[in-house]
Amino acid sequence: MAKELKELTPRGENYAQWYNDLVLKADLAENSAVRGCMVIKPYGYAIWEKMQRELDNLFKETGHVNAYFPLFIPKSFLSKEADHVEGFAKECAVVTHYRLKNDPEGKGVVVDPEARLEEELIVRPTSETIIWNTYKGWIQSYRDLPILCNQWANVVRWEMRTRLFLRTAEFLWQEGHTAHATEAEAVREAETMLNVYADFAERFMAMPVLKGLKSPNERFAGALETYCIEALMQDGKALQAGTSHFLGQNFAKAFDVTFINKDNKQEYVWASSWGVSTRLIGGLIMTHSDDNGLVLPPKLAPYQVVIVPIYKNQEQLQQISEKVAGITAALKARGISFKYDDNDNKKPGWKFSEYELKGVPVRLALGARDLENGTIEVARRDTLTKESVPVEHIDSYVARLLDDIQANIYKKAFDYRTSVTREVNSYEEFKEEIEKGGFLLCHWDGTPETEERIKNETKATIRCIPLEGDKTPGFCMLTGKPSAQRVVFARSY
RNA sequence: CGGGAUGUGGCGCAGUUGGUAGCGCGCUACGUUCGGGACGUAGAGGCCGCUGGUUCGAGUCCAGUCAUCCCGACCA
Repeated sequence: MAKELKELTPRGENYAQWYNDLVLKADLAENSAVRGCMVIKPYGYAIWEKMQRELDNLFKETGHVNAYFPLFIPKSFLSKEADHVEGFAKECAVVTHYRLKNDPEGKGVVVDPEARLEEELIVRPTSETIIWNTYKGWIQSYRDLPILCNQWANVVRWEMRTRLFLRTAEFLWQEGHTAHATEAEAVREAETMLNVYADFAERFMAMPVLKGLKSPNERFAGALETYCIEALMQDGKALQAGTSHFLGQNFAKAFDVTFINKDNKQEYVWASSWGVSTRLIGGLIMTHSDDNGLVLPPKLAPYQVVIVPIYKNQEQLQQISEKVAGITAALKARGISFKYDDNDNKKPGWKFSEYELKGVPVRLALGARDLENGTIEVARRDTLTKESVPVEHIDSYVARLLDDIQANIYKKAFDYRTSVTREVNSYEEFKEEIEKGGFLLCHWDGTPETEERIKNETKATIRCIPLEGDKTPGFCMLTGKPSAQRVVFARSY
């Protein structure tokens, strides 16, 4: 049998290998000829498009508009905000020339040394600087505020080690950049977007997340406060799934962006920024998928239903296709996306395995036997169960089933997270428990030094200071100093 | 940038003490199949990463070089 071919490394054997196998074999993405950069294949990109559509709706509903800013940023811009440049300088791609010429020595082309740029350009690792340089021209008065822009773009961060979707040198994301008249409004914006991200993660990705604040060590370069959503992967490691930042007046000051307030006084503008990236696809994979392949939430699956005809000859296929036409019309009327795979080159068994690997939530199989009995076989990906049901009203049956799958995989992920989230009170215990993975709720004295020491000794970091839940004060598990509340420790991606 | 490994048909690999390259999958054609990755028959496809050396002869030995992957330090 050819079965071994697309077999995945089991999760229990090697989680990282399983993940890699899955991305490749489910046809989501592959490594490209460019080191650290991936090719997102059509099936993977379809998931991204679904994410984009839903997120974009949520952004629009909260009053944002889309715009586009340049890929290139003058090098001098980056250095205007001290923390920002320090955070990003080490991983910037730099454009130094604008022309090639034929190699005078013979083969190929070489950079034309005559064509050196007067000011070098960096490829954006994020766009705060170019955007605040631009906003300067847009803002004079409080009447010009707020500005609530988002852009869908690619960015480049020259990473040493990359992993498909989770960390690549170039990645796709959205970055919102807002400008406000007051501090409170900018903070509120950062919080609003955090809630949008959490809502998206839970409702669409079926991925439970913790909402929290980053510790100073983990804060975005240039931010006064970074909010985040943290998810927990099946191997017990945390994944930062989205961040929003309260930037204070740092960028306004760096780019001299001021406005006249209602009292006719000159004031610096308050800012926020927020983003999620194609990394979410990595999170999606590692939250739900199993040893048989991808498990996709119905709300983000490129197609929610696949229909496989089972036939012995063309007449049978003809009959089945006619029946399927009725089914697909009904599905379409309900807004359910589907694929009817009547490809004659592959056998049903092959298709079953293939769509399982690709995580299609619901599979319908229809054969001659079903035509006789008025039935259809329904298989659900999340539980790997199948049953034969009456073919009439299959559309409403499927609609319910999709909701059920969406809820079920969320619950499964939520229960898993609950089962590996626990309170730890001593550092001794912590060092033991961290090896098992999961979220550890611990008291911390609030100092970067303590966090740093824990990180060096255990590789665990503070994933977030939760906004919700238990706020009881206590004493730091390491130093015994007072702690305002428990924070979340984990090893992370 | 340190530590480890690997480069051989599209993919995954084998290749003995050096003797002129093989297997599985995939691909093409035809036939039989078709309710969980079908089978048969016949085909196509390879400067063995690159450069130099040793040798009558190198996928194999030596040197260099390039690339990729894994493990660490940095990060969404």
